[in-house]
Amino acid sequence: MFHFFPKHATYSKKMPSNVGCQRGNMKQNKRQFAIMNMLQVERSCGIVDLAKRLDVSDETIRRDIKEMAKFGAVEKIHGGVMLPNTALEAPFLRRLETQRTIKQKIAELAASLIVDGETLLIDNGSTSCYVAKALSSRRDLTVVTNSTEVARDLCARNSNKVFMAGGEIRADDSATYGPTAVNFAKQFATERAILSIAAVSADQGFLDCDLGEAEFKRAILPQAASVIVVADHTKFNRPGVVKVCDFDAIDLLLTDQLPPQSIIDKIGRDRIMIA
Amino acid sequence: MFHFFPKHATYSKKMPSNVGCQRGNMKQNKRQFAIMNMLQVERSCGIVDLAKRLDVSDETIRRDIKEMAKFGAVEKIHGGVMLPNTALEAPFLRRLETQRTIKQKIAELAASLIVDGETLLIDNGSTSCYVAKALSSRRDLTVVTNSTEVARDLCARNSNKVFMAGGEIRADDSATYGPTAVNFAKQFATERAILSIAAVSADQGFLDCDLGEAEFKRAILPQAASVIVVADHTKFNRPGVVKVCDFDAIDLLLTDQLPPQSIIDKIGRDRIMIA
DNA sequence: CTAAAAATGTGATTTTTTGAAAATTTCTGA
DNA sequence: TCAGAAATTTTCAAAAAATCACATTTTTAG
Repeated sequence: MFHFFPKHATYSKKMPSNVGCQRGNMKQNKRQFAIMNMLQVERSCGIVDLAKRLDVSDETIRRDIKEMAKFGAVEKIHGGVMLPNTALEAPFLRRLETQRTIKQKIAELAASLIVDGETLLIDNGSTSCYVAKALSSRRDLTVVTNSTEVARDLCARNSNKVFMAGGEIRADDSATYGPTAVNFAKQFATERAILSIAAVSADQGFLDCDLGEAEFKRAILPQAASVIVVADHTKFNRPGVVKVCDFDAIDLLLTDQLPPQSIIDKIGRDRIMIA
Repeated sequence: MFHFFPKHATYSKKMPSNVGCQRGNMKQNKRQFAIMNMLQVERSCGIVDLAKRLDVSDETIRRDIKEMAKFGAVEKIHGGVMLPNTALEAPFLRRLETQRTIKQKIAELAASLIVDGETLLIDNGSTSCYVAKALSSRRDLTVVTNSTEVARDLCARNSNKVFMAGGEIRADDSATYGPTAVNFAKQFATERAILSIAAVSADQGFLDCDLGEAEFKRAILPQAASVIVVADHTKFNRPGVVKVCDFDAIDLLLTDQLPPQSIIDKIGRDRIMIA
C-alpha cells in the first residue's frame, strides 16, 4: 500500500505538507515522505543510494516506489525514481522543509499565544505557514493573509473566516504582493500580526530580501494592535536587502535561540521568547 | 473510552482546544491529550515510541489510539498513528473525485483548444480545476482566477502569470467571491473564459446553485472575448437556483455526451463539442 | 470500606512487513 | 547481436507489530 497520499485522491502534483493516509504502515510512510523530500531536491534518486541513505534493503525501496508510482507521485526509471515532469514544484515548498523542526517549534509557541476567536494578519513565509498549521485546533479565527498556503490551511476548518489578498501571484511562493494586495490588507484592523522575517540586523532592524515582500509586511504592521515576528536563529545578523521596520515596531520576537547580545539590547530581553 | 473528547458529543470534526471529559480517568485523558500534542508537532508517531515516552505498555497505547480513531481524531497505521489528512483537506477536493474521469476528459479537450501565451479567465469549479491541471504543458499563460486551487496549479510553472482575486475565502472550495473578487476580475480583459456550471436548463440557460458563484461568473463573462463552458452530462436539465446567463452569452459548450435535443436547439450543434 | 467496573499489563497467536537469495528481465558495451 | 552486468521480480523465512484472551491493578460508586 502506498500511504504517503490518501488512497483514491488525484494529485495535482505535490507533496502535501499535511501527510496523511487511510491505513498502512508507519515506517513505510516516513520513508516515502523522505523519498519525496529527496526527490524535491535532487529530481531523481537511485534505488541503491536510497536504500543506503534510509538504511533499508533495496527491495523495500522498490516496494515503496512501486506504490508511489501507482499514484503518479513519482516515475520509475531503471535503477531509480524521478519526479514526473508535471511535478515541478514551487521552490517554496522545498524551503518549507529546511529547518522544519525548528520552525515548527517556533510555530507551536506562536500558536500557544493565540486564543479562539482572535483576529490575525499572517504574511507569507515558511515559518508563518507553520504557524497556520499549528493553529489547526483554534476556532473562529479571522485571518487576513496574502498566502494561498496559509489561506487554504485555515479556511476549511473550525468556522474560521479567511480573507485572502488579491493580486498577482508570485510563482515562488504562491502569495500575492504589490499594490492590490497592500490595499486589500489596509482595509483590516486585527488584534495581532504574525510576520516571518528574512533577516534581523542589530544595526538595521528587520530586513527582507525582496521589495514586494517588504512592502507588504510594512503595510500590515500598522493594521495590527500587536506584532509578533517569528524568526529562527539563522536569521540573526544575516544580510538582508530591504528594510522592513525598526525594532520598536514589533511587540514580540519568537525564535529558537537567544540572539546575539547586540540584538537583545535593541529589542529588550522581555520582548523575546525562546521556543 | 476515549476521553479527549467528551463522551457522547457529536464532533463536527476536530480537536477542540477546550478539552473536556464527562468521566473516565485522568491518566487516559492526559495520555490521549499528550498523543494529540505530539501528533500536532510530529504528524505521525510510532506505537512503541509513544509507549516508551508515556511509560505505559504498547497495548495501552493501542487501546487509546483505537478510541481516538473511532472519533476520527487520528488515523491508525501499521506501527503508529497519524493525523488524518482527509479532515484537513478542503471538502471540495473530495468533490473533485466525483466523475473524475469524465471531467478529466472534458478538461483535456478544453486544454487542447488553448495555445501557449493565451490569456484566460478561469473560475472555480471542479471541472475548471481539471482544466487548470490539464494546462500543465502550456507556457506563458496569463490566468485570472478566484480559485486558490487553480492559482496554485498554474503559478509555479512555465512562466505563467497568475492573478488571484482577493476577498473572503469560502471554506467550501477555497475560492473568493463577493464584490472584492468581482471588482478585481473586472479589471481584466482576456481572450477566453473557462466556466464550470452547475446546471444547464433548456428553459433557463445556465444556472448555478450559489448566488456568490453566479455573480462572479456573470461578472467575468463580459471580460473575455470568448467563453467556454465545461459541464458534464449530469448537469443537463438539472435543477439550479440562480441564473448565470443565457445560451447566447457563451461561445462553446464542452461536455462528454450530446445534451437533450431541447438544449441542442438552444445552443446550436456547432457550438457543442463532445470530449 | 468494599464490590463492581474499568483500565492496564502479559503472553500466546495471527498478520503484516521486511530482508535475503534465486530466477528473470533489462541494460550496456564490444 | 551477444555476453556479462545490473536491476527487477519472485519466493520464502525471519522479524515486527497487531490482535486476542486472561490475570492483575486501579478507579468508581454505593
